[in-house]
Amino acid sequence: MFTEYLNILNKISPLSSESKLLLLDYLAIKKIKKGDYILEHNKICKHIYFVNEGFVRIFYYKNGKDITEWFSNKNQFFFSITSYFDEIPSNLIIEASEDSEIIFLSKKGLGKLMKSNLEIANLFIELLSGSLIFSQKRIESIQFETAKQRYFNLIKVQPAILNKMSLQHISSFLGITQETLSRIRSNI
Amino acid sequence: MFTEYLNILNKISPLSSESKLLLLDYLAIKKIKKGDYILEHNKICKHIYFVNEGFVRIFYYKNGKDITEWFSNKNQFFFSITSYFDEIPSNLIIEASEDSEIIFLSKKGLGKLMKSNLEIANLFIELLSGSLIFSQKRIESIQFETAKQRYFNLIKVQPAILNKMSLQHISSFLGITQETLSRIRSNI
DNA sequence: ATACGAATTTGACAATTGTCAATTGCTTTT
DNA sequence: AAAAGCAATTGACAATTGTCAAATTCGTAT
Repeated sequence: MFTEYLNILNKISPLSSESKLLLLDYLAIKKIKKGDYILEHNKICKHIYFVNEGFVRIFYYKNGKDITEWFSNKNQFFFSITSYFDEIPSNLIIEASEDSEIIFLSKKGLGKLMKSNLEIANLFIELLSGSLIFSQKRIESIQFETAKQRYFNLIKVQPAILNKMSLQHISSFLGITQETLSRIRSNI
Repeated sequence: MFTEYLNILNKISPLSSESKLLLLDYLAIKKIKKGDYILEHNKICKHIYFVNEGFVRIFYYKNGKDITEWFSNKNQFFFSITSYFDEIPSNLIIEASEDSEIIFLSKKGLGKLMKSNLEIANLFIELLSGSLIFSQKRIESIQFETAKQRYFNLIKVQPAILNKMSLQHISSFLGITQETLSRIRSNI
């Protein structure tokens, strides 16, 4: 059930069968229906999530408006960074944009294992450095690129997103209004 | 010479004397004169830096303009995330804004030690998660707050910065022109 | 103290993007 | 097929911020 997942972890940082066995205790898999939440508003994020199947949208409310922060495809990890580490209520909401299957890796378990198991500590280091690079590239993209450039980059890198997300979600993700995005589109 | 630094590391994640001894081999301390660079443009970032004394500015050039990305005070860590992990030329430049004393922790050494030493692996996890939280808060600050709010927050949290950084550096850090910042200031 | 240069402020105008409202287009339901 | 409802587009106008130029202030060296 978790073999494929453990193989993916193993590729990120090598794990012995013993380490894999230890991790198994702290894994869970859940089917989430389209529109249902994986992480609700103001709940504390106690897992690192993984999209085994489906598509997930991460968003927040700003002045009552739904702003898309990010989305995750099959085989991607995601979690609410500030809620997870600081153990504070999450201002991010995570929902399944389509029927999905999500693997939950518990913070408690991971925290315990990494104190005693070198392989798992190094796995966590790889996961964290991956997130950190990702986070940094996000900042650079916001700072270096205009909304127009980011839109063209999005349709180049993840064209599938265009069919899965509405104009409103794409524009809020890009940090512009839907009218402006509509005008960018018509000016091609 | 490095005892204070090692104590700070120890507070972040506990280290035995043996682990401290191992780390010592990979530490260096350098005095950097005001205006000199700690990391030059297009060089690969091979260290995690620490401000033992002084004040450091991190910036990049965009369309020929000097944009301040961040600054680090005494007892803060800093490095170029994408250059460090991906081992690519850094688009960030790091300079000493005043005469400074910087501690260099080598990537090579840290990478080697964390593969065999659980305490050092856990120290690195703490450093990374700290950076990740920081990076994430930066994104949230850019997304949730206006330039005006970020300015007021800056003078509240780090009032010393105002004396150390010019209007140009502060405004580029906030993502606005210096004229706009000047007008924000005069409207108080 | 004075003069010089750099940093900051101010003004006038232009460009970009947002807001609000109306319209069009598409999909679903009866 | 018609109607209803939602998403996307378009238009007119307002607000914000940027650009360029000039004026002023500030700090430093002579």
